[in-house]
Amino acid sequence: MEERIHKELNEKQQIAVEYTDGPSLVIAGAGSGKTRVLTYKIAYLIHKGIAPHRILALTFTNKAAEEMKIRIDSLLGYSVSKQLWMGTFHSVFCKILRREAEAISFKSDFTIYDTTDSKRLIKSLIKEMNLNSEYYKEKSIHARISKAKNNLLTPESYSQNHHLIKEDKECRIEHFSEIYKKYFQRCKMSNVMDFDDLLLYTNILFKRHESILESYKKRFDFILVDEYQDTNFAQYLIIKRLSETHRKLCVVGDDAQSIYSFRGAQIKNILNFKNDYPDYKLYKLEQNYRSTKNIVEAAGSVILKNKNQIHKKLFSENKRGDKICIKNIVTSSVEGYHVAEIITELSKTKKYSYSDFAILYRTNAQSRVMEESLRKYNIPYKVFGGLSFYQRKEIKDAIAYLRLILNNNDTEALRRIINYPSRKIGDVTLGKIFQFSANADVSIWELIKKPFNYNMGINSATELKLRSFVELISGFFEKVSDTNAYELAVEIFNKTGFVKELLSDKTEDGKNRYENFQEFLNGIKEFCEERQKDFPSIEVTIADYLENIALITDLDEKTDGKPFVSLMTIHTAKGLEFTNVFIVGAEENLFPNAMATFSLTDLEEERRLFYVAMTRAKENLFISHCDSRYKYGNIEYPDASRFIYDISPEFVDWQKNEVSEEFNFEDERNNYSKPKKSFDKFYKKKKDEDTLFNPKQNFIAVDKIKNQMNKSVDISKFVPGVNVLHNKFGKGKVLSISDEGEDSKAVIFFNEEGNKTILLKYATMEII
DNA sequence: GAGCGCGTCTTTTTT
DNA sequence: AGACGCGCTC
Repeated sequence: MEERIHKELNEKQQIAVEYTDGPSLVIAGAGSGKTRVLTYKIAYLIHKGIAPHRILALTFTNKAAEEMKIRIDSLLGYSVSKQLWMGTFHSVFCKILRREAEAISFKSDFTIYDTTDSKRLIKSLIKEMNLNSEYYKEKSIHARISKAKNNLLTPESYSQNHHLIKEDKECRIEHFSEIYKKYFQRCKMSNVMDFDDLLLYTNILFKRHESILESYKKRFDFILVDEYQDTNFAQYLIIKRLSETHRKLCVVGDDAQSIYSFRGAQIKNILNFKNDYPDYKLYKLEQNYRSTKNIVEAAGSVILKNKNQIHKKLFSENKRGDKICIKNIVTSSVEGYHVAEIITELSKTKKYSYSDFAILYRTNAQSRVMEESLRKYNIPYKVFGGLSFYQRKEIKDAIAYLRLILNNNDTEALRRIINYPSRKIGDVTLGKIFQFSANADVSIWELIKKPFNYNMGINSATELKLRSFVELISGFFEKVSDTNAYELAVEIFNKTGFVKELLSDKTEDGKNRYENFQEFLNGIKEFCEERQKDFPSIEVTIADYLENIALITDLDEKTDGKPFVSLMTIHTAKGLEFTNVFIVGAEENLFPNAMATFSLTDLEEERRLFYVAMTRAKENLFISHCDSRYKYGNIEYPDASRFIYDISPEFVDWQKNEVSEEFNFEDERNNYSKPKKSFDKFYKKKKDEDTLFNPKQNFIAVDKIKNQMNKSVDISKFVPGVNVLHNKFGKGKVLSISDEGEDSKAVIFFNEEGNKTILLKYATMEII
């Protein structure tokens, strides 16, 4: 093994791999062999005599975990790799929570709410509590709950935090704390956890049960963490606790690739590593093996514009390579054709396979245009992420059956399918039951099991329907723990009328749904067969299956051998590499996203995202931006992204748009190469009230609400004569106002742009 | 209680 | 543009 390490790793990588005596931080630049170091380190640890099942390796995404598994397989063989405790934070701690469920008064067969389920529950709580839905939006409430959990604030500690309570009042969501409390109780009552609970309860478990923490501290001899810059407070604390005795910990990350702060990731975890582990060893991997010199240096010139970063110099010893091609295109639909043309061209002339290409975009919505043109050019492609397979209605419904059978208190699952297919149990009846359950603190399942025991105002015919539904579901209870998941699933979907219902829809969409369902069944079958191989003597149950899929976001690549072009968001592309990469839609307000242009912090994250996008490319990088793009039904004329002007010009080949020859690109470039005048002012507005554990970090939800409130206040203040500062057009003076309320428009004279008519409700401007 | 049609609202990224 | 929700009608 040592020989292999010396042969296959560079010097810096070797040193990082071979230090196993204490805590270490590996700052690994893009393409510098981060996964390689991690996998070899695991191999090395095992070689040094540590048992594989005593190594804990945590990743951020399923894909990363999968990738590591494959590499370790090839290094050490499956018999070794399968013993490792390796997976995403969520999956590993889910496993632990199931074992220890009792200690936090859960049952080990708890089911997991995805975001949709959570929001549904929140929505019904808002309704139940009779709160004004104008201020209480399930989306922002959910975001706020999530953030509280990620910062380890239980409803109790939240309600005692005066600052947060005050903040809620200011945002007119003074009942937030109550919603949170109820949400928390309901989840517990339903024996369900949401994504954030998996981390929160792990912390609660470790905090309240010394002996359990002790046992897990002893269980793991070495802990490795991938993408450390993406960890949130909850994750950080878990790692800290588990490693506090032996301190055998190796975290790997790159602050330049931190792109998940929106969900609570804190770069400061990586920056503060030295505080927690003063005797740590720091290793920097700065040689990029992935990309050409040109790409590495160009990306470096972009990230240099960020103020907040750990300094490092990424370099490449690969060939210089071609310049980055930046193209200006007329419309967003033409953009797709350009990409398709280049792919066709290059795969012919340079013999690239389709799998050598990736199209990366900022938002999932952009995939549609790309797909259209790829189809027209007969280019095989695959869209990653987006509406995941498991989020489709038919699949969620199917899963809901399984969930309900496993955990009959899973209220959101019940809500989904109690009347699908139709059992003549409608909203009226359900409303009564849910109301009663909330008031009397009796579980839904209990209520529908014995409706006649409770005075809910439900007539006897309906009671019968409820009870027959309960009987239908209960019929599977006894089989569920010892019947093969696939066999039982087939039985369930037949007996409940689910299959029949799907088949009765003869429309194209309906057929599609049925096919998806069949694919879902195949998935279960495959899962059973796979699992059976590992544990031949144990029956694979529905519980096993659900546990597996609850935390999986997209369907595993169906590699039927045929190469395809990959389409995905940049977030999804993190950690991947492609020979040829297209970054499409490099436009202001799209990339950087409109939501992120108000603060320096957000903007720098967008820039890091751009950096991540660029560094996915091995040989060729194409960036395009359009003069016009449809956005929510309206045509817009975006400026080119400021990020393309962050790239040092010597690395770029600017291509004119051949469709509009007269377009003077240089002029455009001069216009936008400097930040907007009003820009500085805007990011200074960045909120820095302190919240929770992290004073610098704020609640997205609150910001949003505050923004909205500022806006609505402002509208009335726009009267002729006032001076304004517009996000885009700079300084100006209001000349006149027409229409009222929502439609209120202002004619404004801008110093730079002349007269403009602006719909106030959309205007991003303030009075000065 | 279900189906249809209109209106609204969204518009970031994901475990 | 498109999904989704709400409310109206049968």
